[in-house]
Amino acid sequence: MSKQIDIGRVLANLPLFQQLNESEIANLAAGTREIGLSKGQILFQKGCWLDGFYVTVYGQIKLAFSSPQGHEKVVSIVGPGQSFGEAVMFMETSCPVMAQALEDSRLLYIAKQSIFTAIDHDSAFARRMLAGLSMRLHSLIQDVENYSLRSSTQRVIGFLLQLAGTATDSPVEFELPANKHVIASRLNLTPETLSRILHSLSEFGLISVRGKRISVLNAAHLSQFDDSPRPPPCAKDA
Amino acid sequence: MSKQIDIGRVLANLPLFQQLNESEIANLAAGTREIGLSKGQILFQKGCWLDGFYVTVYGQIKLAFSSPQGHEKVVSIVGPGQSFGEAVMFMETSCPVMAQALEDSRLLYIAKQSIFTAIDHDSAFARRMLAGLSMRLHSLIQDVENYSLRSSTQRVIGFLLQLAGTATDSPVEFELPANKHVIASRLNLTPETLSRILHSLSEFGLISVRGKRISVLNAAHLSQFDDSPRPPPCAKDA
DNA sequence: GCCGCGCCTTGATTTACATCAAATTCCCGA
DNA sequence: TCGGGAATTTGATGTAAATCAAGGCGCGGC
Repeated sequence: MSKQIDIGRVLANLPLFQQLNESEIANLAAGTREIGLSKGQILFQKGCWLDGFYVTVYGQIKLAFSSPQGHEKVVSIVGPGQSFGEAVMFMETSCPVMAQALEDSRLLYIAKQSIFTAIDHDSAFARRMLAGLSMRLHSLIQDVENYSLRSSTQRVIGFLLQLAGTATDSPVEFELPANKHVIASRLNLTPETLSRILHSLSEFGLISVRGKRISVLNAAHLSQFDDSPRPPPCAKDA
Repeated sequence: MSKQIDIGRVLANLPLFQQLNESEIANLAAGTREIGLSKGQILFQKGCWLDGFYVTVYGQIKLAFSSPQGHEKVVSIVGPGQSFGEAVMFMETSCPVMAQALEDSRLLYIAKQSIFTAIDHDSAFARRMLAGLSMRLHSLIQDVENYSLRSSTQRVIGFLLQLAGTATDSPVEFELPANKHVIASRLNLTPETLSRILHSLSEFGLISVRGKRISVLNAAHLSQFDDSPRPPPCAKDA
């Protein structure tokens, strides 16, 4: 009735599984369930045990943790084609974050067992899995770097440039992937601060903002933009 | 002359390689070099390309990045038996951090090629490698959680409790694994702040500090310690 | 249309932590 | 043992960003 998904086809198109042969894909598909989530629905809570991992087919999932004081911090916003939960699956631990749908979404849940079989069967697959985790690790390190030695303005700029893609000259327009409140949390700042920063960047003529639509008017200048206290050009060394 | 290391023996004792058989270990050993570093020496810079990964035999290595403004942030302090650089090896990227010896150290450098061979040979090894990376990922997530939703005091407490181990009742004494300046950076705070926090915790009778030697006097209370602004116990709800 | 309700913005104020500037102590080598 | 430089502590001050507190504005429902 409702659009059925050809699990095998979807799997085969994921970067991770591209090079598996038909029977391997079939095996994987056998251990895979489809999951539909409506906006706001929680997929799992922090502390849950996972026996597999998830791939987003469409929609958007946020991964976040929350402090005892009830504050929430978004770790990651995962979109179509991206996966999450592998790391938890490979360790025998409970999940350090919770997962919630930001919009109506459809996921695949791939059982640990079939992944292990695939690893046993194909060491190239194991390597791809390793590379995948490594990339995840790398981007977390980036996050740590951003949080610890860049100002909020710099973090916002980095985020915008990432969304704008590699194009560097002409104005690029795009849409924020979520509510400003979620974006703000992802960048480790409050909605108020995000708002002020976007405002200030557009006053500088570097971007323009209309709701969720943002244009990067001058990527080069934007990436150069320096919000650090201006050490007055001192003429004494000469 | 100087104490020679039996590379094979050291490798065989690493958790990662425990279950490999003799010939596999021999293979690995063939692709392994020994590296000596004296205190302060830099192993590699941010941006270097690695063709393998490192295991610390003894000594201590710090992994850090530095901002354009010259500030440095320590990501990790790695001690004997621990490894680093795997993630970079599995991706084809340059290293996001620099590595420097905190004290005279001895490392093993294991070539990518022999690891790949081991993976091809033994899928259980691949799984262990995956689990290892997953744990690394997990602890980075912890870091992100700590940085983003815990106060500096809470971060210090967490760190102390980690060092103190699982023992929860009796006073535990231990030594800080590095200069306070390095510890501070690891915890994302300045040496001054760290000093003040340690001072304040010992005023509360929770720990005692003498140089690098720290006693956790009351782990239970310490883990409970709350530095948030005290909402005065309000008697209105009754 | 026009109401109602989140989302976002804007402004005033607070605060946790950094920064700057001296002591003081530690540690190590001569 | 003594000196000297680095590590650490301590105090005074500054500040980026959070928090608190109203508004405005967009949008879907009626």
